[in-house]
This record gives sequence, C-alpha cells and structure tokens, in this order.
Amino acid sequence: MSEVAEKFARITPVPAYQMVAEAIEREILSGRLRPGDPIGTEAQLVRQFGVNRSTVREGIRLLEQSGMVQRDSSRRLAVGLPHYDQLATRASRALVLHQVTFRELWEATMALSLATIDLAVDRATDDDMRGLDANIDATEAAMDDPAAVAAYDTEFHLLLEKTGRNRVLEMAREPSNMLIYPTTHVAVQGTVAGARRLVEAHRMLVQALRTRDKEMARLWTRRHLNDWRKGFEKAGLDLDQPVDLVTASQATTS
Amino acid sequence: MSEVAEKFARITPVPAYQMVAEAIEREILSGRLRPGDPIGTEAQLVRQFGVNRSTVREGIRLLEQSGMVQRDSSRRLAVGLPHYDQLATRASRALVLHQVTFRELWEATMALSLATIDLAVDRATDDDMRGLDANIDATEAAMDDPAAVAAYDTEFHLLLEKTGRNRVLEMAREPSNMLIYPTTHVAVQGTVAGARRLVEAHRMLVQALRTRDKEMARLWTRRHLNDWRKGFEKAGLDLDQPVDLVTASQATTS
DNA sequence: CGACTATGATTGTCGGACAATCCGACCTAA
DNA sequence: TTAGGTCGGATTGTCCGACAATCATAGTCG
Repeated sequence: MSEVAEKFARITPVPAYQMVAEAIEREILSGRLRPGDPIGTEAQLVRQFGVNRSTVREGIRLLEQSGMVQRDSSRRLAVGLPHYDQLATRASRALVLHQVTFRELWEATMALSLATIDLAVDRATDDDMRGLDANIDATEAAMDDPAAVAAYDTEFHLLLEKTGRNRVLEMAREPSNMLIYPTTHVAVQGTVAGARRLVEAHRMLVQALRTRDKEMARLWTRRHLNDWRKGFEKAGLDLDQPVDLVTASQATTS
Repeated sequence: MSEVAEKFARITPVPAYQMVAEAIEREILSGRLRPGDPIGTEAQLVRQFGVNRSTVREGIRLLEQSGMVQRDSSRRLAVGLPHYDQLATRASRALVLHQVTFRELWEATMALSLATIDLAVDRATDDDMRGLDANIDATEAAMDDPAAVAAYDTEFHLLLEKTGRNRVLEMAREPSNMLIYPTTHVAVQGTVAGARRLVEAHRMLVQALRTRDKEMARLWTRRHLNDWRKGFEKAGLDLDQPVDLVTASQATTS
C-alpha cells in the first residue's frame, strides 16, 4: 500500500467555452430544446451565460460539427437533428486513421448486410421494391462508368437499409458504408463483367424480397460480397492492407 | 419543364474558421500529420493561415470534439487518434434524439452480437478467456447490485468484441452499446434471478469459446438477448417506446 | 546531482470594433 | 393590389489589442 488510501477526484478545470457547449447540449438532450428550435443570438447567449462573445462562439463551434446545432438560411443558430452521415463521416475517418484492413471491413459488412437483408425481406413494401428496381435500371444504363456504378451500388444498399426499417442498424452501418464506396470503385473498374455480376446480384436480391425468400436473399448477399472481395483482390490489392490509401483520393475530394 | 435547364451551383461562402479546420483536417487525413504530432501554437497557426487568433481558435474547436486534435498535458495542441467511444457518444445521443425504439435496438444488437460471437469463437486466445472469466467472477460477486451487474455485463460484451478482433464491427456496435447499459440496468434490477441467468449465459458463452462451438455460442447469445428483452418487458416498459426516457437519467450524468 | 526559482511562452478570456449580410418594414409604381 | 425597390436595424464573421493564469524551460542554489 504505497498509495494513499483516500483518493481525491482529479481536479480538471473546465474551460468556459466547454461549459457553454455542455449547457446547450444538456438543454437539447433533456428535450427542453427540440430540433428546429432557435438557440438565440450570440448576444443573447452572452447575456445568459455572462461570458464574452468569443467564448460563446467557441462553445458553439464545439456543437456545430456534430450537428447538434445548425445554421439555418441566414446563419442563425438552431437546434439540429444530427443526421447519420454527419457523424459517420467522422467515424469513417477514424477508421482510416486507425488503419483498419479491408478484411475487417469485409467481415463486418458481411455480417451487417446479412442482418439488413433479413429485416428487409420481412418488411419490404411495394414502394421499396419500386425504388430498388429504379436504381437497378439506372445502374444498368451506366454500366461502363465505374464511378457511377459504385455510386449506384452504394445507393442500392442504402435503399436496402431503409427497407429494413431499423435505424440503429442503419447508423451502425454508415461508417463502414462510406469506406465501401471507394473500394467498390476500384473493384469494378477493371472489367465490365464485374459490373454485370453486380447488377445481376441486385436483381436477384430484389426478387428474393418479392418472394420473401430469406434463404435466397442471404445466398445472393454472400455472393455479392464475395464478388466484391474478389474484385478487390483482382485489382492487385492486399486484404490485410489498411483501407487508407485506397480511400485517400476519394476522402480528400469530398 | 417549368424548371430552368441550366442549374447553377449553390453559392456557399465558406467562413474562414471552417477553412482553417478543413486545412488542418486535410493534413491529418493525408498522413502528413500523424497522431501525436504537435499541431503548433495558436500564434504559429495565425501566421501560417494569415487570420486572426479568434478565427484560428474557432477552427480548432471544430476539430476538437471529434477527437482529431487533442490537448496534451499542458493544453498544447496535438493530432489525436479519435477513439471509438468519443464518436460513439455523439452517435448514441443522435439515436436518442431520433427516438429509436427499444425494438430497433434489440434487433440490431442481436445481429451484431451474433456476428461478434462468430468471430470470437474463431479467434479467442487463452488470454481472452482469462479476461472473460475474471469478469464473470466479478459479476458474481456483485450480484445484488443492479448497477454493478449492468456495468460488468457491458464490460463482458466489450471484451467479447475485442476477442473478435474486428475494429469495424467494434465501432459499429459502440453507439448501440452505450444505449444498452442503462436498459440492462433496468432489466436486471427487478429480480436477482435475472442477474443469475445473466451470469449463467456468460459462463456458457465462454465455454462455447473454449470448445470452439459456434452453434452453442449462437444459441446462448440468443438466449442471453432474449432474457434481456424479457427483463425489459417485465419492467413494464414498451418495446416500441423510444429509449429516450430510460437513458435520460444516465446520459446526463456521464 | 537534485530541488527550487525566474523568465518567457502559451492558453483562456475579455472588451471593443467594423464590414458584410440578412430581415423586415416601408415606399413606389404599374 | 401587388411586384419590386429602398432603407435601417440586427446579426454574424473577422479583426485588434490586452491581461491573468498556467506551463515549460533554463538557470541557480544548496
């Protein structure tokens, strides 16, 4: 027992700008401020918190990026409903910085896609399937443009998620989704055959939804993702290499 | 065609503080700045960007919250490696604001847990299992304290994730994980029997890891999560009610 | 050689200022 | 009456200068 028995809580002086951010955040989380409500002008916040405007502004910036507050048409502050992709952008960048491998991405996508398709089979409406069909048609029309195919593929799986009607799962997938697009781009750009198989898989998936055939849906999901991996390998890329480099070009342009 | 054929791109003037944030972010994502590297003092940034210090500070605040820049011991700025739970906090709060239901949470958790346990069965090392055993023993010792049980349960599943060795999946789970803890709290606080079943399930899961028995692992995962749901229902809560209220008390204290 | 101190650098906060922009009210003309 | 134009006040984005508190570091002293 070389340590002192009684431990004092660490003293961590919290800067004023953080307290401002936390105070506003508390109001939002508690429900007293609802999405869309105006936060008030900076001058009002200055009066309420009793701090300088610079401090208020720094506090607001903290909340701005996570989407808890937004600026409406005229830069006025309002409570925002943070949308998935806003947060997912940060998350996927974190994944890149952590240098996750394509293998990890593939494994996770497989599991998440199977879960999604299960839900989608149960819950698909006619409307959903019309949307999916339209997407497939569009994909087919742009078959020779790898970037367009990758974009439509992303949209297809996004529609599939919506069909599943589970927002927790949706949000769980978003970070990895953002990494999938660039790798799909690479995977289908070699051959048109890859794009053709992609469209076929999409068609079979929708058919499985129509017939509510869960087994078929799972089968084609697996095939689809195996194709994706093979395309990646065929492009000469290593499964255990960080997704870093591949996404770098895309990440900076968006 | 009442619309004009030619559409102009929207003009969105980007404030200087955002440009500062984006410039720094680009450097980090490109790899020129690596986690741990010092960013430089505010004065240096002022010189480099040619803007006022207030502007620089606002830009930094934008990056601070997502963990891309951190302040080390002495408040100096350094490139940070954003950790999962940092982003997950925002994400789980977003889920609450979106008023996701317990049913959605349960469905997603089921899918994600099954995926996790599959990987864990394949990859569990002796070290992993020792850690899990220790956690179970600790849980057993604190059986009459619902809060402690819920906390240990959370840790158990965290350890299970680490065992799976897939960081993409890990990050995908984090937001929902943060919502699970408070509901587990509620679910086991009624009866000691609930806690007992929880410990039993954990034991069987570890045994399944030992024998590399994937079917057994999946079976007990399902049972475990069904128990969790039943406990939630038994507490008189509605599956289709937003997780909002339940978590409110916890979310504000952390 | 280690503990202590002085000095400079850096951050957090403040007050004030100004241009650009936006909102709303008011006004004018067909 | 209504479409369009004008004007003043309010608000944001940015800048400047300043100061106390704190930290890092080098230098000093025991």
